[in-house]
Amino acid sequence: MRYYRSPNQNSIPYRMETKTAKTPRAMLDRDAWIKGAIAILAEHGAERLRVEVLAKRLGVTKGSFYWHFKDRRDLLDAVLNLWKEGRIRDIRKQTQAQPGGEAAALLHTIEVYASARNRKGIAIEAAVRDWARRDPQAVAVVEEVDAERLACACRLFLACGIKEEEAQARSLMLYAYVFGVSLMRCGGFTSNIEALKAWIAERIAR
Amino acid sequence: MRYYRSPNQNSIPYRMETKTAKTPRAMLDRDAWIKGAIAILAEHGAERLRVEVLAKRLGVTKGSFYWHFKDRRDLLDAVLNLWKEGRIRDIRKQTQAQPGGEAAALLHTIEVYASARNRKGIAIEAAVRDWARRDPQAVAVVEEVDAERLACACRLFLACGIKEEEAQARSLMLYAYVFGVSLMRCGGFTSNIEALKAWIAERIAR
DNA sequence: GCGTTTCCATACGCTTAGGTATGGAGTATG
DNA sequence: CATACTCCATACCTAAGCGTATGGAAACGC
Repeated sequence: MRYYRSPNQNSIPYRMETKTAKTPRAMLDRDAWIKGAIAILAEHGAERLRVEVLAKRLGVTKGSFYWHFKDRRDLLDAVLNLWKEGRIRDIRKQTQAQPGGEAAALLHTIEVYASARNRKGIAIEAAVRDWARRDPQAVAVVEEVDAERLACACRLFLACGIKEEEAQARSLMLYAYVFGVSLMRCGGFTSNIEALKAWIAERIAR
Repeated sequence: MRYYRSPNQNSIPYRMETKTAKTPRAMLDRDAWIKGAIAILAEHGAERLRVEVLAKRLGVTKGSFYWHFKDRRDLLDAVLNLWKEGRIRDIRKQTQAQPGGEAAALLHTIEVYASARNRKGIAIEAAVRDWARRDPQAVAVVEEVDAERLACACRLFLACGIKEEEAQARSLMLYAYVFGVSLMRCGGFTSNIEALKAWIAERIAR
């Protein structure tokens, strides 16, 4: 009989409190495993997120893994939940706008999600969406995140004085565009790709 | 020393010409393997496209596979090439427009690519794009296909009297939207999703 | 007819990976 | 100091999957 942390009780470091950080042992907690898993998810996708590979990356063996997690599925669910909560928290922060600044907030949202800067975030996003094509749990999480994002964008459009149905349509167009552009390989299409994206952002937001 | 068909010499059925089709043997050629591979690609993605699974699906063993293909990579490249040629042929056909019918052709293109009808095509598209996140060969193929599609759409916009830069921007917006919407899970967002998509298509095309 | 070619089956070795069992070193607690 | 608990290593089993070697049956060429 083995033990593993339930998803509820989160990591409570109980050691290394009175002593100096000699760290003779790895002292990995659940969150460390999940963060490492998300890194692999971004680089190689959910399909190649393997516990032995992850363990090697963290400098331990899978004997440790199965102390913290019931099985691989337990890790995957934890990854999905952490991602979901992070994305919902993020979109709510991004779409907080002063009265009158809603249009600017919309442009900023497009900028953040479509920018080439946010490479890792986009990679995770793409990996999760691909994951959702086969995994019901991932589908549920993506649906929740999409619903929240659409609602947030819709609120901004409504605050701009756009009426309900057009606000919904524009919100859908916004996210579809943003996710789509992150998948496209338009290198060589034109030299001033950034100017094109700015034009598109204007057309979507206003 | 074994032999396998080079990618150049394509399947030339040399048997079953004078006799009736008793087909005591499977008689698989390269194309049959590739088509089966694309079916698996659509269902499970490139990562889970395995030769033994494919062989079982085709009712043979992998002994057959390694007669037709050098290795798994040989199959993957063949899949990419077949997909590329099909997509380029398709987009050229879709964007052939009578003079004056260019706007209609654009709407039709959006309809075809964003419609929920074309489920398998969209699944393959998504799988290849996800594949391209890790495989250089897939990147090259996706870039070629995207370039051709962008060029085709751009031609239509130019024929509508839109000037160069805006035509490029609209083409990019068109495909980014179309691919993005296929990834989104907007069930439950609104009841009249089709009306929203029609509104968006209008705003992109005109 | 008979050897050759074509296409596939079978068997094998190798590697990766999930999951379990068990032990063991380090730490807290009485 | 003795015990229990925490965290991880090691060893093991099983299955999937790639690639190879080899044989065998059917069709072809002559």
